Amino acid sequence: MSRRGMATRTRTKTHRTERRTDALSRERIIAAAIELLDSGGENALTVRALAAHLATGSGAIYWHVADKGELLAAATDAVIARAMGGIVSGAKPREAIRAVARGVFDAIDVHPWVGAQLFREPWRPAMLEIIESVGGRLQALGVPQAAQFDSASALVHYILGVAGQNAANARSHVAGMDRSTFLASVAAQWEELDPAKYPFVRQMAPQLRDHDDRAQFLAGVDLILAGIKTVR
Amino acid sequence: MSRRGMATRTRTKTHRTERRTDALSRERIIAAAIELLDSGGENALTVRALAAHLATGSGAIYWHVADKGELLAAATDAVIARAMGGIVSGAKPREAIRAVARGVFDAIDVHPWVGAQLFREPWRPAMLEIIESVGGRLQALGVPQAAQFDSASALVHYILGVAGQNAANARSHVAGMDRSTFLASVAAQWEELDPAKYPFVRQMAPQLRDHDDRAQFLAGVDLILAGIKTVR
DNA sequence: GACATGAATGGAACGATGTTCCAATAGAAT
DNA sequence: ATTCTATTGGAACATCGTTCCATTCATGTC
Repeated sequence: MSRRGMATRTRTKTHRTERRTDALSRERIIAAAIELLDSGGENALTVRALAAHLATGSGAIYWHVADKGELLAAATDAVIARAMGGIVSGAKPREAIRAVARGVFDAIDVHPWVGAQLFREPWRPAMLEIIESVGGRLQALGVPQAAQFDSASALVHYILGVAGQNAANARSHVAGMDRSTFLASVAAQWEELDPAKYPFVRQMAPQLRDHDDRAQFLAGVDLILAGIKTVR
Repeated sequence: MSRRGMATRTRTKTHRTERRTDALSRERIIAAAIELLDSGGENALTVRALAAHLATGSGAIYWHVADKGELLAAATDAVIARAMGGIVSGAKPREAIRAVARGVFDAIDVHPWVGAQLFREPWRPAMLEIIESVGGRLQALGVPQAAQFDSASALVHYILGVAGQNAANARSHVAGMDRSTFLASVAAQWEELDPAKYPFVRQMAPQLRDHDDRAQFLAGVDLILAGIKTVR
């Protein structure tokens, strides 16, 4: 736990949020962490780099934040909350669910490290936000009580799986390649597989080469929604 | 790359596979790594612990293996290949797909670190095995060409998502709690959420507390298969 | 059997990381 | 002005993955 977390939060009447303009704060630290993660990928976030970016020392950071894990979790929660907040909820439930899925996908597209973190620590505010956004609309869709839990679970786990895939792809991109050359190289590997052992994968190679991640992701959501409709 | 990988593999005529009974080998190293991972979780696999377990030094290990990443990937491939090999392929396609999914689930249940690794590095032999096993059966199911890629993608990403969830849960278990007390604590948190903001999650809390992971996983597979059937 | 050669070994050493510790400072309260 | 506490910055520690290298082992050659 951060030392600040243990200290009393109560202040005397003259409570001012900022002591000076350049004061360190949990919020500034999280914002700086997001900057580092966005620009340099997952292992660009080191305590030393963070301290340098904020012109301070590691000790000061650990006063506001318990450890690196909490920092990553907080950064992820912030990104997901922002993404979920932007969803317009007026539409029909089916469209709303697609909008939520699209929102998560796009957020992870911009911040790939979020995908890895969602995966590493589910059972966190960020995931709660997603479950609620999806599940609430399932109820509105008229999915019977008994099927709601499994249906929401299927959708959320699917979203989680795609999240992981995207994060992994982004790691490959950091290593130099851009998306299309990377996919082309994987497709090339697929095409050189033994036709006797991997007939299906070989057939999929050309489609892998020039498919649209986002469209395929949404196609999967539609597939699951179609499945859910059958038990309705 | 491991130094051994660079050295010539060719031997003179009298090629003996083993120089002495206690000789180190890539296979023995991978087996030892699996042991460490199974008994102590993901961060029990350190090069030092591995060296101690094998009664050797780190340098000897790096002669056979390029780096820790390759070691983890190889260990994962070994576990998944074993799991996929055990699938009886005689049954009807639908049952076969369920069997494959069940196989992956059970393998990750026994070796939770596999879930994390599958997630960290898709596009690897282990994932190929899964894609082929699932996709091949989709063709046998009669899914039209145009829908095969998206259908396989949906199933595999769903499996991947559950894999991640299981790995995350296992990490919590290493931290002391067993499954039921862990789920109970999460459910308790869910029940204390603001009913105005999280009505759905709150309602799901009791079902979370005593649901069966494996059954829910298979329910999700059935849901997706039902969705796939609608486009057939 | 002695020698030469290259494969294989084991452990010391390096650089980077997360975290802790603590002397020094800044701000608020009296 | 003084005291007290919150906060800071950076040195120090433990641990990790990896590299380096002197040494040992097994084998083919004479």
